[in-house]
Amino acid sequence: MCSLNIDSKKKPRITIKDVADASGLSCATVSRVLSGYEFVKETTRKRVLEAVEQLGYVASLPARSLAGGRSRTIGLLVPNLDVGYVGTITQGIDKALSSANWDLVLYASHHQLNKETYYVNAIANGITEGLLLIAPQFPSTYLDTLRERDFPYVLIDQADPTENSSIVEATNYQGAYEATQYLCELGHTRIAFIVGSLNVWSAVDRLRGYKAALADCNIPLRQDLILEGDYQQQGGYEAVKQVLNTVDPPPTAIFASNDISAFGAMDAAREHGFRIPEDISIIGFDDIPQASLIYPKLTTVRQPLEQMGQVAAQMLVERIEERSRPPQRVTMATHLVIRDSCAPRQFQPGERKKPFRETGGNLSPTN
Amino acid sequence: MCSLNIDSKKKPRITIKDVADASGLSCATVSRVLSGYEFVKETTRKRVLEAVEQLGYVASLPARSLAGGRSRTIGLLVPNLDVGYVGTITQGIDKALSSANWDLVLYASHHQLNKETYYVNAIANGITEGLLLIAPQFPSTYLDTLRERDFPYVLIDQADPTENSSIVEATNYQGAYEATQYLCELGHTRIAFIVGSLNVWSAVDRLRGYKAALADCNIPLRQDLILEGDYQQQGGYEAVKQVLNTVDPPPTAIFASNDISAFGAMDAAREHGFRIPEDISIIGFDDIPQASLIYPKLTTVRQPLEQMGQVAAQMLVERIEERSRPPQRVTMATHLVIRDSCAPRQFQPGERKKPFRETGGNLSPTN
DNA sequence: CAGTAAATTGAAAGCGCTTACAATTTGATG
DNA sequence: CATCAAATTGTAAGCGCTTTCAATTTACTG
Repeated sequence: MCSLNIDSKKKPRITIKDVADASGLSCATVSRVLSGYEFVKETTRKRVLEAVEQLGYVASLPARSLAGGRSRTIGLLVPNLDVGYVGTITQGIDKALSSANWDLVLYASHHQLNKETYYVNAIANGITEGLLLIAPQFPSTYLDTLRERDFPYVLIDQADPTENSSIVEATNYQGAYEATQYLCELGHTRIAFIVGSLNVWSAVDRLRGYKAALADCNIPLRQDLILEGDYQQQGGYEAVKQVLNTVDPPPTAIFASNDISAFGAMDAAREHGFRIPEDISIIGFDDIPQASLIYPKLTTVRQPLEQMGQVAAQMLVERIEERSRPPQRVTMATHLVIRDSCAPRQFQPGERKKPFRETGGNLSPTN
Repeated sequence: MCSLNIDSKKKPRITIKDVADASGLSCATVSRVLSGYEFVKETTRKRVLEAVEQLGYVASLPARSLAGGRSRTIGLLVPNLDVGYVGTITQGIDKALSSANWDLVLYASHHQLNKETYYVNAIANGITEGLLLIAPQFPSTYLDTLRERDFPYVLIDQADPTENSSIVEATNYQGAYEATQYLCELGHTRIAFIVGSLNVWSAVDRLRGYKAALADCNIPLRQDLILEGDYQQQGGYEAVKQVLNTVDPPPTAIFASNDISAFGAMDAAREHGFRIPEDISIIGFDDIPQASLIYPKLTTVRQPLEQMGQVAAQMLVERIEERSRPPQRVTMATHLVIRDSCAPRQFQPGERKKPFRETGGNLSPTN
């Protein structure tokens, strides 16, 4: 408590009182200026803004939030940190919020239930005014509480059986149907499917689309070609590694529940000596930016991720501004994007599987 | 204001007063129980905890923060949402904070100066007690302010010329030196280097290490083999695409400033018809989890990302608990991890690409 | 000029919590 | 029992801001 802390000369906090003193007005008026209240004289407003700038005043968000003011901050709960799916949605969210002068703060659950539940509570009791949830895995544990609290939220890429939530989603079933149908049209009959995390509704819908397309193409459903996945690259890699090592003859095409799993599938196929797309065709889902960067460019079902983020953010902000808004459900169209990772099934008897140990795996004489 | 909002029956907030009433104690005592103050009777403590559980009380973080209490929340500013580098560091941070009962909240600057500066301010004026910054690009614009405010922070993978910051970093120079040296030992003399974002200190250090190793291996430095990059996959892809299209003979090895750029380099090389590692060797930096998933597995300089996150988080928490702590600098060792993406340089006359258009005059018979 | 309505601003309460200091209780000792 | 020290708890102020309601100012009309 003596003058031992010579270096920690903490600059006293500039408060709204300092601004009021410097501008010769009351705290109430300063507050009104800063919140954009309409009945303030222009000369008064200028005096306040000058004082704010001179003093470098920054409002205390906890104080403002506690006093009933606006933090203009939205919480976003994400399952992981992923520059493709989550990152693209987040950029859409960020864009919509920025243009409306809102801040975005992220919480990462790392796919853990206790984290997901805990953070939803922390968000609802912090300074944020609403919550966006990207593909939450355990929403039933807290959606009722959020509604009781009348805390605004929007689900992205997840369903709510109670029909009481605002949701932004894509046509997962239709997208998966079209992708599978495309592989059928290419002549593939052994089409493996990497499942996503089945507690996310999109994974369930995609599996159903896959099954429906097989049925409509008169291809029998094979349980050993439905590969357990978790939307992650390593999960996709291991699933495909296993099916290529155990199923004989192996699948000639793979439809993965998302692009990240498809990347893992590509790695496993290459490691197994398969060329893409000559020996095995691969389709992903999402069309994250990386899908068109890799070689060969991935055929995938485009989900308008950025727009989904934008729409969700707009829905949430509208919900915050107008609490009587009923829950909405917006379903955005997917679209099969055909690139380079698919080819017609090869019907030669020597199906080039083993003796072609091409470590790079990409050079064909036609290059 | 009438009873039009039949559906918005918002449940009144449970406050600390409700808990105090239910347990027959004062608010101060309830607060003391919840903050773990030692001089509380065990019977009193139990009464409070029972009331908390029965009522489902959750503290208001803004109120607690404003009153001088602990939010036990750390802000993390990240340049983007990246499951490899940022995600791995974040997992280390999360692990260290979780075990110490702290929360983590992320802000993504998306590499924009105004976002980075703005969010640092928002964090410092919100409910967080400290700030971690992963590879911030523009720290000079706000570090002085943070110090004036005595707001605790730690830099990860970035330098501060004033030497007044706590920093966690890796031996970037040494790591880059070793990677480049390894390529020299494999016989490569045309080694391209993809630069990182040069406003991040690690990028500068890695470039210096590359240059030093070339000099020590008596390989002349070539400006046209130093490729402009930005630590991003697309940047790496485009840089390599260009160098393969313009430099003749092309480089036989590429050292990228990070794994993500290396992935982009691999894609461009494949697109150009090159096999990895037969035609072109590639080294990354970071050893993010994906580096050992892809095919072929990437040789890379391991940066102990998770441990860096852990150490940074611990340093920050210690700094918050003990404000007199002087700034610390922790430098963690990198380590060259040799996997499958490198091979000795091929010396055959038909080097598999072109008809060997020797125009540049780099290959001397003494090579 | 007086009266009125609208515009503008200030005073004060309070948001939910923490903590300093005072008051009370408890336990030990002679 | 009285005294004392430590343990335990309560009271009240206050953190920084917002907002309601009252007070003041301004502008217009007859």
